[in-house]
Amino acid sequence: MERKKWVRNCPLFRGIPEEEMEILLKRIKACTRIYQKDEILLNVGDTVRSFGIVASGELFVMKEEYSGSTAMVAQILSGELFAEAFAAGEACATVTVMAADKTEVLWIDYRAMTETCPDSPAHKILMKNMMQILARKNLFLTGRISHLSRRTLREKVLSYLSEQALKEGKKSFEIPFDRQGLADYLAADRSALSAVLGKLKKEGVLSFRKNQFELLKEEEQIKI
Amino acid sequence: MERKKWVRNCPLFRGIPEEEMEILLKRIKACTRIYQKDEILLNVGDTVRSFGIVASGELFVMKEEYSGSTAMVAQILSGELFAEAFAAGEACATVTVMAADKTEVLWIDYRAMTETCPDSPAHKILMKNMMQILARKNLFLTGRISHLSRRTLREKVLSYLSEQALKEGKKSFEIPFDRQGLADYLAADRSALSAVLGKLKKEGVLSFRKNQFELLKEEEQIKI
DNA sequence: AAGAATCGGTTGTAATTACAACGGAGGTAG
DNA sequence: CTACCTCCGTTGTAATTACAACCGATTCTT
Repeated sequence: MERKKWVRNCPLFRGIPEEEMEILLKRIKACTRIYQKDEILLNVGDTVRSFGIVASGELFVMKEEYSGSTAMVAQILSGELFAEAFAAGEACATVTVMAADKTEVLWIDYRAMTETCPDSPAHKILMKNMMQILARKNLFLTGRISHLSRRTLREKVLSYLSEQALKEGKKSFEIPFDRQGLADYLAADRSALSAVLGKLKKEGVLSFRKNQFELLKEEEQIKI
Repeated sequence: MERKKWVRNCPLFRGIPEEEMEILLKRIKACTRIYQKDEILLNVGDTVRSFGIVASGELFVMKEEYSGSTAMVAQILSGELFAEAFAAGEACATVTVMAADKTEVLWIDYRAMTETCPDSPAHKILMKNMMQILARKNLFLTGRISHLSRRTLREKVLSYLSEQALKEGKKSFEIPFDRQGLADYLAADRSALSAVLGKLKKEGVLSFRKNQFELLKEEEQIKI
């Protein structure tokens, strides 16, 4: 029962009693496989009939640009899902998934999960969890788009920071990015971001030290 | 049985036999309501326990910027869902939904749909359809982000057009936007977009007339 | 402690874009 | 036909940003 450790903090299985897990996993044709570092789990164009959950290790999700180069667009940590949107959307993969380390993956057959699985309370919870995961990813993506849609970097930054302040409920809050991470999230150059942050600080709109930010002028948020 | 008309092309009910609809709708506590033009269906901050489907008419989804102004971020047409991500994600509304015309809406109680509803083949199809809708929206949002993440407008445009060409499988294809719509989608100024398109045409990278585009130089897509 | 690496701010320059304003093409209504 | 409207390309200017390069501070390693 190595499983308990990571299953417990896997959002897909939240609320499902431990004793029902074994039979549930069998019914949805779950199977584990271990991948070595740099091994490819999924290729662009692949038909996706299963989605995966990282049990241990780490995955990279990479997108091949039409320039030929590949960019890392996400990393999947323990307990997180991947390829679930392709499986549920009945779409081919548009990304490549690669093992960042030696990684154990639990694969779940999507059709088995949605169609052939007999009814049970555990299964109902599973389906609801799956929808919640898809929905929350939706909300996250929509939020990011609302920032990316701003015309200037200054507006992107303020849009993001205002949302964070709102989410925290305080004017002082911590962000989960370093500068490069925030620049990537906002699709901007790191040094340009630094310049904008410095300007906002000099104007007295906000203050920050490392990842700790504070919005100072309420009116400035309004006057964009 | 006015219902048939729009239920038939509603993705949420696709594959469910007509004769099972009535009992299914009762089980998920579906109820219709008619809204007059400009009436508010959902406000920012509302707790969302139901999601809706437009039976007839049209809705506007609006986001209040922290500037105080409101921007239209989507319109919901007949057969389409709204607020499903908030309901499934168990989140409060971050947008306002307003009737653009006199609009009939079918509300579905999310908890009834996922928990209290007894099992049936129709219900299984419903759940799968719901997941497919959420997943496809996910893919759509991810695609848009991949365009918005480009640093220059030229790259955004080529990223978008390349994806469209790939999707169509041809180098000549039609896009579903007018210029202003494409500019909004790419979060850019319309005249700037026109300028970039003109430059690309002059360089021989692509040709276009109205919404009909053609990518000409394969290498140019690569050399970005 | 020395060296290496990472992170973040600064500078300068060239390129890009936002923005406002204008005008022409094409469609529509009167 | 004329007036009007929408859509789209063009122009000019000011502002913004990407990009490269550099440097100081901090952290980590050995």
